Amino acid sequence: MRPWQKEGERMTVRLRYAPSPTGHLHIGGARTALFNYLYAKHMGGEFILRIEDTDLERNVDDAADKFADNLRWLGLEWDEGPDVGGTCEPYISTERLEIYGEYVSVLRQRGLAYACYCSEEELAAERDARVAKEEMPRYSGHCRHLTEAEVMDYEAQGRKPAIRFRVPDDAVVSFRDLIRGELNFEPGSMGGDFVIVKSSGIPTYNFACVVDDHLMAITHVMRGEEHISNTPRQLFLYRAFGWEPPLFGHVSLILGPNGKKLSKRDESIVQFVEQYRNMGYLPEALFNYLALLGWSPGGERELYDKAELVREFALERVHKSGAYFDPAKLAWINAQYLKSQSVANLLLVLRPLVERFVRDLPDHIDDVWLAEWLSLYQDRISSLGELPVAGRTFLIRLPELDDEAKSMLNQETAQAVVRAFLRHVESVPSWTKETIKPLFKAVQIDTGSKGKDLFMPIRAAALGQLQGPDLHRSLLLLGKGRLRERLQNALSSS
RNA sequence: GGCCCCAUGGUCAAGCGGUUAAGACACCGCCCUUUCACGGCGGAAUCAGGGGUUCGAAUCCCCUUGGGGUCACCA
Repeated sequence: MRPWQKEGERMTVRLRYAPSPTGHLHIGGARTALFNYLYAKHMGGEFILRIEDTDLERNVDDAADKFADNLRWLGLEWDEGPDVGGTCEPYISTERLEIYGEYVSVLRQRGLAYACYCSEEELAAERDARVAKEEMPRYSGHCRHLTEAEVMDYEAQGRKPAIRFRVPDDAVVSFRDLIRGELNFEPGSMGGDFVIVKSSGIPTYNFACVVDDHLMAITHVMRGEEHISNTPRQLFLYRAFGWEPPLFGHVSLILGPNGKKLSKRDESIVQFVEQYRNMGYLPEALFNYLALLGWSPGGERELYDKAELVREFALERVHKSGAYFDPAKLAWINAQYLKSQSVANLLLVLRPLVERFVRDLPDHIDDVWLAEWLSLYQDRISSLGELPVAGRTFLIRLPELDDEAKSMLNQETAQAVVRAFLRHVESVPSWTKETIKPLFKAVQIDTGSKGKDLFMPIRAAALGQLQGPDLHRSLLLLGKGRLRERLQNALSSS
C-alpha cells in the first residue's frame, strides 16, 4: 500500500518519460518514451512528462520546449507535465529544489547521509590509485566519520561539501526486472557511497529521480539498459525512506551502424526526431517503426496505427537484445504511409517543406498545382523531403538534361519527333488531359515513330530525363507555355 | 579489468520440446509498364560453438566465444 493510495482503490499505472534538456530528442529516447506511453495507455493509465534538468552546466536553453514539441509531433501526448500541469507539480527538477532539500535532511538526521569534503582532485587521485592496482574505482568512505574538528577545518578552508548516501557495507541488491527477470548485484560492485547532492547544492539524478518518482506516484519505470547499474543505488534510497519502489523495466539499447549504443555525436546516421520531421517523414510512420524496434506484436503485419499499437503492446514481448536502427526500413514504412494518405492531408506537411527547400517559388505554384505535383510522385518517393529533388524539373524553367536524355535527343529521328510534337502543341487550342493525348497519335502519324521512339524523345526534351512519372500528366502539369519553351530549347541546342 | 546484460538470415523479427525454422526491410531475378517507380511472382540468406537433459532440442541447463552496458559532484 502506498501512501497516496486510498483503501480499496485500484491503482492506476503511471509511467513517465524524464529527459534531461541537454540536446535533441533522439531515436533511442523517443522509443523509450514511446514504450512508456504504449504501456501506460494499454493499461488505461497515465503518461507523465518530467524534465530532469539537474545538470545546470549541460542544460540547453530551449531544449525542454523542443523535446515537448517533438514528442507531441510524434503523437505522444502526456496527461501531466510542465506545460499541462497536474497534481504533482512542478514537473521540472530545478523547480523542486526545496522538496529535495527536505528529503536530504531526513536522511542526514537519520545518519544515512553525510557531508563529503573531498575535492575533485582528491577523488581523482584515489580513483587513479585504485585503477593502477586494477581494482574497481570506488569511493573509500573517507568522509564517513569526520570529527567535528575536521568538519570545521574543511569549512574554514572554504570547501563546499557534497552529500553522500551511506551505502550499507553488506549491501546485496536484487530486483525483478519487468523485461529481464531477476537481476542480482554483488556487494561492493556499486561503487561505494554515492553523491546525492552535489557541492553546488543541486541533487544528482539518482536522488531527484527517486524522490520525484515516489512523489509522483510512478508505478513503472521503463528506461534504457544503461540505467541498470543505477537501479541498485535507487533501490537503496527507496529502502532508506521506507518507500515501496516502482517496478523497473530496462529496455535494450538501439544500436548504431557500429553496433554500439547510438551516440549523439555519431554523424554517420540521422538519429534525431527533428531531422526526420524536417525531411518530411510522417509521425505515424516513425511511431510505427519505433514501436516495432525491440518489440513485436507477433504475426506478420508491419503496419499498425497508434490505437492498434496501444491495444497490442505487451511487456512480455519486449526484446532483451539490442536492435540496430535501420533507416531503410523506416523509409519503407514511411513510403507505405505516404501512399495511403490523401493528397490533401499530405499537402499540410508539404507546403511548409517546399517553402523551406525551394527559394523563389515559381508563381505558377498554388495548392492545386502542388497537389498534382505531389500525386505524380506520391508512390515514387519515400519521404516528402525527396519531392523537391525528385520533382525538381517542375520547379525550374528549362530542364537539366542528363546524359541519357542528351544522347537520345542527338538522334535524327528524335529530332523529328520533337519537331512534330512542337508543331502540334502550338496548334492545340487548349491544354487539358483530353487535348494532350491525341497529340502523340498525331506525331506518330507524321513521323512514323511509335512506342519508345515516340515517347522518349518527348520525355527527354520536356523533362530532361528518360525516367519519371506518367508523361501525359507531367506535360499537363508543366503547362503549354513552359513545354513549348523546352521543346524549342531542345531543338535549338542540338 | 570488476559488476551487469544480451545472442534466430546483412537488418527488424515469428518461434516458447516434435515446423519443410513464418513474415518484413535490403539484395538478386522474372512479370507488369512508352521509361523509371509502384505492384505481382520467385530466389539467395539464420538458429555463434561445445557439452549435457530428453525418445526428440532454435526452444531447458552449464561452459566457451562473441557483442554490449556501466563503473562521475552526467543523466
